[in-house]
Amino acid sequence: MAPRSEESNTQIKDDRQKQILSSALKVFIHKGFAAAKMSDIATEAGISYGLMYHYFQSKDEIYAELVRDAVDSSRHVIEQLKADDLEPIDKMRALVAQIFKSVGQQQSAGYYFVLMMEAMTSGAYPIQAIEHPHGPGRPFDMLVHVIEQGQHKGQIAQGNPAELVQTFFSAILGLASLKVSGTIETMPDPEILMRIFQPASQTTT
Amino acid sequence: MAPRSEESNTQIKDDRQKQILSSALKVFIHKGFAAAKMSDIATEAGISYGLMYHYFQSKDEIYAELVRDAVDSSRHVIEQLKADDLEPIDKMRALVAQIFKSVGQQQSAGYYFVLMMEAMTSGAYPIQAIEHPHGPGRPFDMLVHVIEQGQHKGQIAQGNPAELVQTFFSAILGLASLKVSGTIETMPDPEILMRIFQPASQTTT
DNA sequence: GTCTATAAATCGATAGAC
DNA sequence: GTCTATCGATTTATAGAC
Repeated sequence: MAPRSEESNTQIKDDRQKQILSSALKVFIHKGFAAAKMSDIATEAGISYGLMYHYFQSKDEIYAELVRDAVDSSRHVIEQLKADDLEPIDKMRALVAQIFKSVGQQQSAGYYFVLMMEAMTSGAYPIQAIEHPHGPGRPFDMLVHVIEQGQHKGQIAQGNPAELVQTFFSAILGLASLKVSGTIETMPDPEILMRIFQPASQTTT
Repeated sequence: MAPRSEESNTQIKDDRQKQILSSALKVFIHKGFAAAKMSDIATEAGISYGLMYHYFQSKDEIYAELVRDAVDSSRHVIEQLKADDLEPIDKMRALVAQIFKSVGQQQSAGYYFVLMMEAMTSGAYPIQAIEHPHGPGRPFDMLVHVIEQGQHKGQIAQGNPAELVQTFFSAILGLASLKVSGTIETMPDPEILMRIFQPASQTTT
């Protein structure tokens, strides 16, 4: 039998895993963890039911893997942002633009965002293995720092920075959910969201 | 046997139904429809498993009933608001205050809000029987009208009113979810959210 | 009306052929 | 590596005693 040297078995295996993860992400986002059936994921991926278990041990494992990827992705985006040479307020603006774009175009980064927030807020999910949303390297806290810098420079409204980030994230999460579910067709003008950072008076007196 | 005339059977039945619905609301909000077990609801209500089916035919029926109540409640709140003698921007302010309060105090009105939005955005729920989020008497569209009035009076920023309502609702939904899940302990300053409506310049030139 | 016990259905996970 | 068929556990829903 001729061995297919062009595409090794490990390569096939890697591709399948990514394919399954990608399909699972969509299904989890649309139905939630509990309602998502393994058969749904298999159908979405275009493979048989049993093959799922050749690549993953359980539904929980797939979910955990996705949440881990989502947290990593979010952290990466924000670290990139912190390194960029931009004013704090423009970093937030860039973040909104990036998220809105990926959500609007139905890219995985957009799904990741929804998944991560859902994993945080739902009590029904198995996230034992996942690091929790507090500590030094967490996306949430990293943004608080950017907000504080913006406040210090007078670009961002005063007040509890954590509350600002909460409101900011909440709005994005809600909008992303509406978009993913098809309730809205397009994401709104990002500047609407940016107004939550707006200081009381535009002119610096 | 002495009949208990003071509390008729229909009264008992009505109380039990409300008790079950109230418990189901909490469980659905915390776990989602699919993950919520009938046994969870029964335990929360302090009754036996089997008794659930004496008052409701199925889990779907309970959920549908709750979503119907939630939509009615929301519509009622907004209708009340429209009737109030307030400036449009203050109507929105009053709405935020009311929702934040009920969510913060874990009242059913707060849960209703989360449930209604979740029912809209999740593809995994049985809402065939439920009227959908478009049409004349829908909470969403009723708010668009208030926004338009505020824009006409210069109290609210220009732009697509529907987008404003979407962003507004999204933020509230996200915040309510965070609160209900225990991720945040208190709701943020409502004025952060109100800045979404803020026109570009405060002074009317 | 309320409960316990049981049936029926669903779904995650496994076994084994190709 | 991939599939189909089956097991086993969980959960919805029903039956029947009190």
